[in-house]
Amino acid sequence: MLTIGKLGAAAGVKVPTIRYYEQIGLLPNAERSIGNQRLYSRVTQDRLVFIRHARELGFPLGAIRDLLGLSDRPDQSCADVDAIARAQLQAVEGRIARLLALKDELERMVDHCAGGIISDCRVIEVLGNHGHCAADHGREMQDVSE
Amino acid sequence: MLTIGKLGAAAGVKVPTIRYYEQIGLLPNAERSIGNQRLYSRVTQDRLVFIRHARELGFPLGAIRDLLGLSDRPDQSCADVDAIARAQLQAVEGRIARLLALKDELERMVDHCAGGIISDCRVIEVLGNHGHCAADHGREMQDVSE
DNA sequence: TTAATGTCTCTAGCAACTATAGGTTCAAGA
DNA sequence: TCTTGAACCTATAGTTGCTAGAGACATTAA
Repeated sequence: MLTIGKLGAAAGVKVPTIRYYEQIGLLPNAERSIGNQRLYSRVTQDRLVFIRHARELGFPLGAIRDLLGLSDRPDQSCADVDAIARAQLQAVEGRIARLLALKDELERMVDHCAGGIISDCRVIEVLGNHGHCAADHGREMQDVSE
Repeated sequence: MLTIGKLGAAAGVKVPTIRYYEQIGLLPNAERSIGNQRLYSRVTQDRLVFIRHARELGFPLGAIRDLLGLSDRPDQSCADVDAIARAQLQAVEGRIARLLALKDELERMVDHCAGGIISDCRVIEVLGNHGHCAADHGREMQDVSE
């Protein structure tokens, strides 16, 4: 059995994060030592590595919760698993597309800066006037998170 | 003078967001009508459009605050403005690179799913075992936000 | 005049943690 | 055995950039 610190080191997850995962039910309530410290088995370590890895791939915790639930039913079809992964792939592709548009706009802004004074600054001007933009990145304030 | 609703419609920003910007000092405290409703001038409208536009380009509010401060000193060098814009460009480029790596990993996962049952599921297996991954996306839990 | 819409303040909630405070337990060295 | 220092405990609040809700007041159109 591992203490929370050892588990964190082994799984590559910070200690407060482990407690947070327990709090929101992503990890089961840990067993406790006589002195009330959390103790973890190898099973929980595997689960935590799974979570970390999914987080690294950008899956939100809700999706990870679903994936963990599905992985506990090994005899079922993996269609649901597949759907979650595909949704995540789509989300990532969408964010990439949007960020590429932002990058273009930012590059154009920065490239046009002549290094003068602010009243002539292209960056400030572009920010104040959407008409200068090539793409209409800004119809909605869309989320590009993650 | 515009009411908050008209200003929001004109600038493309939701009403609670405007009040939020005032609360955190990004917009000045608005003038009030006799009935205590906020009233806005064209100057504030321009400022709000500037903010919205910068947000669309992914600038964090702190950077926008700095940009607004700089734009109020039109005789100074635009080096600081340039630096903020370049930092934002770099941040966006970093996020794109990272998301492209995630996309590759997700594609590989999804492509290997044979559509069977969960115990054979490639997606679940990859998530549980980092050794399957091509890139080491996961040394640190780096932020990919925005 | 009345009804509908718009506005006001205040508080709480979202994701996914991170940080802090103040206290307890454990492991190792003297 | 004692002591020191690290690791652990709980609970709360903070982060970013908003969004949603409650309950009350203001304005406008019919």
